[in-house]
Amino acid sequence: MLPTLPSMLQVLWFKRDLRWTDHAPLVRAAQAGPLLPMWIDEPAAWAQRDAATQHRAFAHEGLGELDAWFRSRGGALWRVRGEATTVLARLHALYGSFALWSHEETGNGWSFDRDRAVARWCTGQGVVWRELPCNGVVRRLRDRDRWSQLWTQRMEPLPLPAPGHLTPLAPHELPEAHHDDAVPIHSLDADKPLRQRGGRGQAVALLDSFLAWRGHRYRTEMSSPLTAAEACSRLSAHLAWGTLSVRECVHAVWQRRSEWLAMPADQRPAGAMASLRSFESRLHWHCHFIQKLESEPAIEFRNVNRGFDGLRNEGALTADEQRRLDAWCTGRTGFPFVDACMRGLHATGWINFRMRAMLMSFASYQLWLHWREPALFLARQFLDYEPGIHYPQAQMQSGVTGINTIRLYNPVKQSRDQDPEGVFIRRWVPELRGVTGSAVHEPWLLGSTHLRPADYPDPVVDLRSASQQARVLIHARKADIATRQEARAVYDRHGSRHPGREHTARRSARRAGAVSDPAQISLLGDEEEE
DNA sequence: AGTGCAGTTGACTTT
DNA sequence: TAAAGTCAACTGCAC
Repeated sequence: MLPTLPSMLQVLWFKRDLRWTDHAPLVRAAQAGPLLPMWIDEPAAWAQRDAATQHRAFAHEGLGELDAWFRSRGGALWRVRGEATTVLARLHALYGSFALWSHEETGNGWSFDRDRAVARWCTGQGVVWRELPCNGVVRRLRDRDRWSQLWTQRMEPLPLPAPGHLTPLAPHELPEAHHDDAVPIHSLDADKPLRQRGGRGQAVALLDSFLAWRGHRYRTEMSSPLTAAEACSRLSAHLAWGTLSVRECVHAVWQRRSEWLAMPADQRPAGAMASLRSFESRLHWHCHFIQKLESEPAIEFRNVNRGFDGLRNEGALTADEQRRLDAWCTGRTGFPFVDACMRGLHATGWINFRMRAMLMSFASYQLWLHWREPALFLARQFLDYEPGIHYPQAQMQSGVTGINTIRLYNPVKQSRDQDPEGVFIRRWVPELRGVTGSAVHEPWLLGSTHLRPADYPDPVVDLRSASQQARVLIHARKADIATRQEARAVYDRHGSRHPGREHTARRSARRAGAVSDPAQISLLGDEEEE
């Protein structure tokens, strides 16, 4: 380890943490010496299958405000296009050795590899790279039992204020950025005009309005897409890009709670306290899920529970699977509520949690598709795509974790429950605007009468038989795994005690998802209520 | 007034 | 963050 000299250049690498408050690397780097704040626009990152134009556009709005903040302090954010180690090598050639600062990032497989390449480069050049925690996620976590405690410990300290003093390089002292602009960004998709805007200002305004009034009925209004768009915090994309930190949210919630507790109970808006509690628990889960991917990056690519391997086709899609996937992706499954949710998502980049679960469940069960392709499609549609939440959720909603109960949604029941009048359906599925009454939930019931819109597709699958078939198959596999697990447990109790062999048996049992200890079930389980 | 009965509700189990 | 089935208790009502 090299000592950090007071005069050494401090390179601050902004990743998905586009803010200047509660930013430990910024504070530490600013204390240590002259600062070069940097954003690397990496073409390879945007070429990944989970990346979308809307993500980059949202990030750039945040970067604009970040740049303005540095400019108000005499500096500027250095934005450069290129490959990370190439960019760092250029800085090294220009400035000599430097210190590198960033937050820890729980990203996708690509960013994980990129970070390892950067770490290797740093080691080779004698550059010290300090990565600091950015939320409740614990790197190299050994003992999951204590995680909840660690989360609280991370959240308790007050959010860090922006550094009072910093000496950023002046804009004219920054390296030319245009050299690497030769590397183009290829994108096939379009930005979404109706998506949320990025930037710290937006994030703070959303947090304020959510706690001031929008979120009072969060608890009861989060389930329906009609009410959720306003009653939910809408902070997820900002948390994903770090224009707001989880800790800032948690402290704002605690602050709000203490204000309400100081008030007579009958003066508090109905449901507001329950909503606040519910929201706080979600901030907890936010990190809880990201922790899963941090601890097991392979969750992005394969079943957490290998016992479910081969249940659905993992190879090239058959023609019929492709037809079902296309219908789902384009919002033309013939199930009005599914299609309305998908089309609304296309347009806005957001849909409430329950409807996300329904969309994923529909693809996985009724359409019997492996989760990987649908998950990648949704990753591009969700403005708030966060790998650490996305893949564990996709797997849970597909029933391949083995530790969660199967949640097989009935899209017609959801439609009747969450959109009884068909308002949301008619908003996003114009073909059905002329359909009156409850037929809007099941237009196929209109038969071939003139009341049935000709331009709306027939259902891609028969709901009853597809659901039934999925239910049988998933439970058969669960039972099969349980049987093999039981056999494994018997073997562990009564089988050979030959040293080494038992160890192997336990390891493979764990790989198959064997969970025989009830304490472990509650530890790993995610029966997240409320 | 008590009885029989169809329909409803809620707790619980199964898939 | 499920849905469907089972069963017993309950309800309203006719007689």
